[in-house]
Amino acid sequence: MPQTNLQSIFQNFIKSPTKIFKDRNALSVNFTPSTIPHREKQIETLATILAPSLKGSKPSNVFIYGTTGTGKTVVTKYVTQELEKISLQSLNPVKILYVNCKMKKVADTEYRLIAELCRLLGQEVPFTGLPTEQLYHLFFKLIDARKWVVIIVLDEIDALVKKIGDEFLYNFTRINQELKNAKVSFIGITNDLNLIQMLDPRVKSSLGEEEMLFPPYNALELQDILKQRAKLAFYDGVLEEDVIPKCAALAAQEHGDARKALDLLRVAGEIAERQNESKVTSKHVDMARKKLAYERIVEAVKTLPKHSKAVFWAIIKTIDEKKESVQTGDVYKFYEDVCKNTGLSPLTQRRVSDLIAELDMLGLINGRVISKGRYGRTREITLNLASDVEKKVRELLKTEFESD
DNA sequence: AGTCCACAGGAAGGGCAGGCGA
DNA sequence: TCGCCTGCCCTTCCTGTGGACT
Repeated sequence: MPQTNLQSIFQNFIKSPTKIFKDRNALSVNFTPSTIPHREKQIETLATILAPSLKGSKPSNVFIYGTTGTGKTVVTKYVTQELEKISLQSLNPVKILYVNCKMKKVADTEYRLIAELCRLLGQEVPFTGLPTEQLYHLFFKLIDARKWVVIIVLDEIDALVKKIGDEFLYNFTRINQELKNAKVSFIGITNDLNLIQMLDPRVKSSLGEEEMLFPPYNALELQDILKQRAKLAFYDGVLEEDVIPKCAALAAQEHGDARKALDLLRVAGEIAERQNESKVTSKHVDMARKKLAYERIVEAVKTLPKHSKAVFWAIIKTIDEKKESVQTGDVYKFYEDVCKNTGLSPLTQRRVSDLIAELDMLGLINGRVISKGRYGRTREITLNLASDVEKKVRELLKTEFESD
């Protein structure tokens, strides 16, 4: 009986004496804590670099490096927010413009980036239609409308540079020559340590006036971070002793990623809550780890464009047939069949080759370019899915491509 | 030593949708 | 309405290439 089921679910929830979360928000990515453990040095350095803005002069541009989850964003947000606050009391206003360049449809092209910056300055701009040059003029005008220091934070700038090249950065470097009143500085944040080698030397020297490196956290440091957040997020005594060390250890294995550690802790808590248990145990952490991996992949597959799904399905079926690794040509043949059966008009092999490379980037498959001598050079493709995930993915794709 | 396979992957450009001002 | 601009997806054409085979 579904009705009684529902009732019992709700009643159990109300009756349940267990309370796990005090403030779930404290474990979220967007939460900016009041103190940031093990980043005191970086905070101080960044603050020292940016401080001249409070006297109305232009601070040096900064490049911040570090792998994901090493606190780059959180430190930058923290320091710039404080700076902006303090500047309200001084005679020299400071404006912070924060943009995440990886955000799809917001700042993943030059046009969209400038448009987003204009929007942050309070001017709505059409999504498309204007010439980019005109947009630059508008942007310059908005910035120059006041006598102030504007600090533009470009987070995940590597994503944008890889996509559209570094020419826009060159345009940015010359911005101060166009301005009469305002002064502009840049903070570039990147996950890619090699980014600077990819840049035009002119851009390199002017944007990289200061460089900061954020090293990965070790397990002990991650524990401190988790403890601090757990205090805010959970009720006292809810976490079993080994939960935080376990989350920290797992995340430390993955390049000291604090974001991952926080995710693990949050999901472990949610699982315990759902199971109506009064304590979060290491068992829940294990479940959380599986759940996160599972969700990431299944979500990635679900949101794949139609043709990418067809290619992925073709890869799976071709591997089934061959019982080994397969190459691009085999997959393409099968892909054409899939298209024929579903009424899709097939893309060219060139395009499919790119789609396969994208699936590789998403971690759904392993693609390795190998040479088979006489028999050509190709990409050797194998699947890269845990068994439970693979089962679910097969189900999803089967209903889509083998409806009969 | 030279050939040649089966692609990888770069470059350029076409076509489209969304949006602008005139 | 038109001409123009944009990003995006895709095709066409092309050059490059590691190593088994001759």
